[in-house]
Amino acid sequence: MFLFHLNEPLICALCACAGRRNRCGADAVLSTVSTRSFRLTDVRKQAANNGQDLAWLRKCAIRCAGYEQRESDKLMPPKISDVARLANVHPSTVSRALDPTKRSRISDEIVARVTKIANDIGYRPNAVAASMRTGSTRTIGVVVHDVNDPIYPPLIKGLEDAVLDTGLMVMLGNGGFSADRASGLVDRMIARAVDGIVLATTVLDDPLVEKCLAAKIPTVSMVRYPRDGSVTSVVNDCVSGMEQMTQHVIECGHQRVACIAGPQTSSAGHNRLIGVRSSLHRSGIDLPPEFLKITDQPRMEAGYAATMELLSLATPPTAIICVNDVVAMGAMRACRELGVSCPEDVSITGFNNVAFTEFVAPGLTTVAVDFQRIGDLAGRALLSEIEGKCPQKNIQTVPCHVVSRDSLRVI
Amino acid sequence: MFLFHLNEPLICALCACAGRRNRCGADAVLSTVSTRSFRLTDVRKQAANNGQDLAWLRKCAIRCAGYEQRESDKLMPPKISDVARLANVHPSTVSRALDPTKRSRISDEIVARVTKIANDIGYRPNAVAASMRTGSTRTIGVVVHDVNDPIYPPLIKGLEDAVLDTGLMVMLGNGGFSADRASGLVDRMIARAVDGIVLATTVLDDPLVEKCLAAKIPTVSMVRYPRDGSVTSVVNDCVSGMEQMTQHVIECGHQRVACIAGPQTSSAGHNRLIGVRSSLHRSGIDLPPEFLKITDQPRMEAGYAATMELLSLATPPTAIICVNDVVAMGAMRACRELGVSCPEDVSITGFNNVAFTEFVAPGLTTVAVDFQRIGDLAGRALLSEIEGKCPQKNIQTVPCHVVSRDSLRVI
DNA sequence: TGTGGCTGTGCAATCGATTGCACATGATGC
DNA sequence: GCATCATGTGCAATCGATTGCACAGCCACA
Repeated sequence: MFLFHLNEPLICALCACAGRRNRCGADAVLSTVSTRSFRLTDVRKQAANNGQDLAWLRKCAIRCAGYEQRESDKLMPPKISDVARLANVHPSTVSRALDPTKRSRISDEIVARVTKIANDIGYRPNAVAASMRTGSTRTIGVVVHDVNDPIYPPLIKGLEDAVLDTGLMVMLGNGGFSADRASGLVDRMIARAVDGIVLATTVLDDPLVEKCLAAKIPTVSMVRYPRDGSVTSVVNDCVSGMEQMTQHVIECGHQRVACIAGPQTSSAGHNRLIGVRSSLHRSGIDLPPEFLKITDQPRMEAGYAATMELLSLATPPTAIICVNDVVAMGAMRACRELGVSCPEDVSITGFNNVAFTEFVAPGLTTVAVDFQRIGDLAGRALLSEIEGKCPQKNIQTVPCHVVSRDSLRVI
Repeated sequence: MFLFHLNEPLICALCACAGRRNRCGADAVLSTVSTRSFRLTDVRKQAANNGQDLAWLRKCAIRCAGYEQRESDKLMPPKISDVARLANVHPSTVSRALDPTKRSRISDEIVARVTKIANDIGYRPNAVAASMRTGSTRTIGVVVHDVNDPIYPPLIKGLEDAVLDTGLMVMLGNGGFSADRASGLVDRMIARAVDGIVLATTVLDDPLVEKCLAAKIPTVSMVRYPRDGSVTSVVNDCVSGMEQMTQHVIECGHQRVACIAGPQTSSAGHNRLIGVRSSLHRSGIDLPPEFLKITDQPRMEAGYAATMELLSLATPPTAIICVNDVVAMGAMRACRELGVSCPEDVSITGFNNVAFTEFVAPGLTTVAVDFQRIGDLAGRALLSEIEGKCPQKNIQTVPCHVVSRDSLRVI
């Protein structure tokens, strides 16, 4: 009777929920079903009027909503108090017995008993609850532009390997060259209380760095650093790498040297251009404006577009120094489309020596950077920040060197 | 006086800690300093005997241990009760006002006031605490072999893009071809109460799948599936892809066709070999044992080693069908070292069409797989599992097709 | 035989947000 | 003017592990 009166499906939903553990009651139902609103009190009252109780209501709900209590509802994972009860000790004793660093305070007999029972019933400490109390999630956040950029996988792997033994997990976010998206990712990481953050998207003046710092989260930057050095950074030596490369190009006899540079807002893009400029300048070679292409997002398309322009100049360059390998690939594609031969007609160089550059045709002359090692060092740096022994914010530089292949020829 | 008696540095550490918030007390000190053990009670007692209190002890500690209270200790991030106090409402009201799905139950005026104050003081809900209550961390775990394998980045990116709008974050783990490491990663993910897990390392009989299922965590497999179909899987059509490729090789006139296959414990490795076999069989071409190399870890070194063996046969194959592109790269390297020309002397094909295969020399003929899409579909599948509307465990197949380049030639 | 230190364990508070439920007040219908 | 119903807010329990502190019992040394 009153079932119809009170909107049948609603009651069903409510009762079904009531049968579950710690889930939606009136509030939740109200927010999902907006047609009608009521209180559990009211339902109870009416049920009582009819001489029925909630159990009856629930049975009815199961029937009419086709709801069956799910297995996951009845079988919750064992918790520390379960172990404690079975081992006939206090939960705190279980906690200590299972923590290797505190085990010594507990008698061997109890440690053995607790360990056995924990294993037997498959007890796994709930890390969320532990984080709640300890304030540490044993998780770090890593922000990159896009894992598809081949420099990131070795960085990520190096990082994970460095922190794995300490029990840390890696939360990954792809900022996708969008400051907003990256910022949102960092917000979520902070909300999730990560123990530290590694930024691989840092620009010279980076609001994200400030955000992490403001949240008092240990932060490390890799591959790029902020202008103010406010966080420890692990980078490769871009100036030196590009100087070596440019020097090499010059030694190969090139005089008309173009450069497809990266965004000048990032230390890497900035320093690489500095390297090119300083080497050219030292050799008295000019870098005319039409030979300098600055890209915002140093990706393949950018390399392609810039090269199309460079090669259509009245006197095109004989060598194009690209800010990275991916841009160089784009440059090669442009050459191919224009029927310009590399390296016969134009030499192209890259930077980073990402995977498979040795297999491209012609083999790409580039600058080898040990990203795995940078990731590893960044991981270690973050670990010491997390442990509170932050010696000093600094910039660690990993050297890099030219790898000669075929895309650069002697003229 | 008693300071010396009780071991000075110990007291210092203790007192310093006592000045901090919710951190190490006697227990913690005891576990780190094993030389001597004592109780705070005792210290208090002695301090009282000396007519001193803890505050004095602490001052002394700061002096002698050089400990200064850290900023992070005094300035904790604002919490919901801070907002509530400032807005002069109950924390529960703040919680509801800030939750868009429940905002409707709160008066506009309070929503506005609470929102403003929350913004002003930079309140960010503590996701860990929320997880504690709701049981959901809004985080999913992803397990791959190694991000450096170029098939994984697009999978990961596709996945992240698919779930990003729902507020989920991605926790990444590199199993590194080690069952133990992968298992440990999954354990940690489960302990951290991820809302779901995506496995990209699935083998036909996979204990990891069972582990996830046993933990009652929504699980999806991508690129590979378990034999029993116990989890929804999103894969590319390996049988068909390899059939197409093999057919193509045959149509190019090859009769002596070798195959470097992947591990037969994975559905991908297994099905690709099936594809090769079925196509060869249909054309009446034999696959003699010496032409079939099965690798455990289908990586570059494996492709290299297998090819060295194949090419040193008395009558070597004219075409080598590789289980994937990376193996094919290894095969090409072997050719180069042996002075065997590809494709003049031997044709090589890959699978996956990973980034940059078009740039290698010779351009790799391979099978294009849309990994980004697979990642996307896996993400969507996981979302519906998480939302509880799991229609049916199934295998979603994404088609793939041959991409002809230069590494396969007509003979 | 006390005094003091050490060992092993229990008690209970705590982390911070969420939410089931109650309830006061205002609105509406008969 | 009396039932109902709707609205908006507060109260307090809860999630599960950790840990500061207390304390009982034991041992050793004086």
